[in-house]
Amino acid sequence: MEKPRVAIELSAVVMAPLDGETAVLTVHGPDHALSGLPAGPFDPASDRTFELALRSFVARQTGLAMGFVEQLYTFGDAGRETPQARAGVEGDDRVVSIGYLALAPAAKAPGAAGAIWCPWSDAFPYEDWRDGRPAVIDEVIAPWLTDWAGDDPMRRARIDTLFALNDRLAWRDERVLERYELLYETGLAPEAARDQGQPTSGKPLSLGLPLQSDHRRILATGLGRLRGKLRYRPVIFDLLGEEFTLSQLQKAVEAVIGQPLHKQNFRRGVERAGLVERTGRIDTATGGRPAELFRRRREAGDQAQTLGLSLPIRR
Amino acid sequence: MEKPRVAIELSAVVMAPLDGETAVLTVHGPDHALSGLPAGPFDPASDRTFELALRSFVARQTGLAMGFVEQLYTFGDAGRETPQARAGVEGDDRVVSIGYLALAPAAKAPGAAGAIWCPWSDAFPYEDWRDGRPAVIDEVIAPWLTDWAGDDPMRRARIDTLFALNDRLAWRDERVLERYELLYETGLAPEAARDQGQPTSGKPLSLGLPLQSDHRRILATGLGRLRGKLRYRPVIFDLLGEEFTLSQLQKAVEAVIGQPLHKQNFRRGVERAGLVERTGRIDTATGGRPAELFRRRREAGDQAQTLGLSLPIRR
DNA sequence: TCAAAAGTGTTATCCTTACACCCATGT
DNA sequence: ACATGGGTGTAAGGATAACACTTTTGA
Repeated sequence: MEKPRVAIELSAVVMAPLDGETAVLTVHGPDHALSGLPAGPFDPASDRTFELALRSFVARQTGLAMGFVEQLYTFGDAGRETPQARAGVEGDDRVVSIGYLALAPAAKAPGAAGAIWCPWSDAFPYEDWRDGRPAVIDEVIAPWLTDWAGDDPMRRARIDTLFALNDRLAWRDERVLERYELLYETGLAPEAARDQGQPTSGKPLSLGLPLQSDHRRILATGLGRLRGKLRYRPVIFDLLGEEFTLSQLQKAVEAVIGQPLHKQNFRRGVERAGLVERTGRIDTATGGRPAELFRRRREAGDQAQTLGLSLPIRR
Repeated sequence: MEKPRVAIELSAVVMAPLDGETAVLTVHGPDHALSGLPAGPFDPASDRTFELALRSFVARQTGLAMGFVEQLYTFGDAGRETPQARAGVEGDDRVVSIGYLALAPAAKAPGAAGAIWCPWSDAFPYEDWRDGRPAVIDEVIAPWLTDWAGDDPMRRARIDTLFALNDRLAWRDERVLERYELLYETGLAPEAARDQGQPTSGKPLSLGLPLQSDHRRILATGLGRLRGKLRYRPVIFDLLGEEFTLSQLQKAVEAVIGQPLHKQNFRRGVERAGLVERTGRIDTATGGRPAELFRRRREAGDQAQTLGLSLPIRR
């Protein structure tokens, strides 16, 4: 037998706005297999950089070109790949996944079969607080986790802070990964049983749809990173077209962080930060009073943009 | 010839306090070669996870155990390894580096030959603003970059914001990597010429000592990450012993962010955040009035600690 | 007694939050 | 006219920044 070596796989969390939601690009195999993220091998012989390789295979796999791209994390623990993810890998090579986050200003219909945009809330329903605290937290998650925590004060504190179970604790939207890992660890995520080779029956799917391999973990990493990044870099503009109304901007942010924002204060924050400028043009298709169109104001320095958005969460 | 494949190298930015500075662990080869970060191969056959492999080889290479460990970034661009870094790699395998950040509460004398603690300011002198704006910025960096920028407004804005050349622009300490990359790109970092196979003569070393391969880039990534992280997670305690005075805490933070802090407001911030508690004990070796000793206050939830520090920078 | 470092108190300012209200359009 | 969403003003509270000052030790 050959000495085991390493194969590198690139996977992408591609996000784009899709009618009021922020959607993620997923692909599923021919035989109705579980969906996964777009992923492809990295070929050390021909690929000069990870990012170029990523862009080209996402284009091939989905027919879409991406704007913003950023590396997320490299996943390499033994046992993270499910058997089906190992199909096609030679011998017993170890597969290491480098996850990337990519943003596109519109969810264009994918040019390839099997690629589908779906909102992140399909994978993480409990992360969407736009219409208030999701019922599934109090009805399913809290009882299960409370049971798991038992009398252990460490566990209790952990579940309390992550899921805001105590009402003086705020929901921290960016901690997506920690929450997912808690659900995985306690067996609430069906992947946990699956990865052990056990049957996944019985567990409710109201906690979100699992993906192939560890792709839901990668997705959680991406969503968390994006939510966090929004606070200090104006990445939201990579999820919008050239011109937009302030409401559209606000809706776009809400569709990422999963929380409702306070209209007036959000606008004030955007203006004070000097992130946008008026175009003078007007959008009449609002349903009410027509709205003024804005565009991103580039600071000449462009990349150098320092400020993010203030996020006045409405309670 | 065999098909080229991938070899994974793990490299670590290990930081610890050392008499008033935050020092980085470096190792140099036998033949007085350039220093580099501790680095070692990842063996897919025997290493279950990256983190375990990292901990074990740093222990072997330096005789030290690490506390806090976090993955930084995976570097894989073609051409990033210098010829000397490729010694020992089979064939023309592509070497991919996974960089890690590790923190230790004390810079214990390394147990292995060739390992040396040195302050990050050796590599990035212009990042140390504790005694005011470093002269090298205005004397060396600014003229060179201004020349490079010429009339291009994009370039001008970029250098202005990154190096705070305009006095209404603040120095953003966490943008270490962007600054390093700018110096590299413009040829101010000797590595740039070296990596092209050109002689590195002539360039002043007042801009910091280069390291092997792309290790200075990895170090910049680590320092930047640590500085940023300090704002929202109390990682500073991983660089301190069990008990400390508030001055020591402040000095430790200053030695990371490279900026002087305002004493009273820093203390108020620490207290309001509830990060520390009094021990009742007293440190008399202060040189002036004895200081009360504090310890970290763990919120029962521990990991769950939400708040970072407020950093009232003194100007 | 003086230098050095610890520790306390007070005020002005800005940002955030919250609340209340007016405006312009389509039906 | 009224529902719908766009847009404005203002006041309260809290965090930050900046100021000056007292206390306790060692040399």
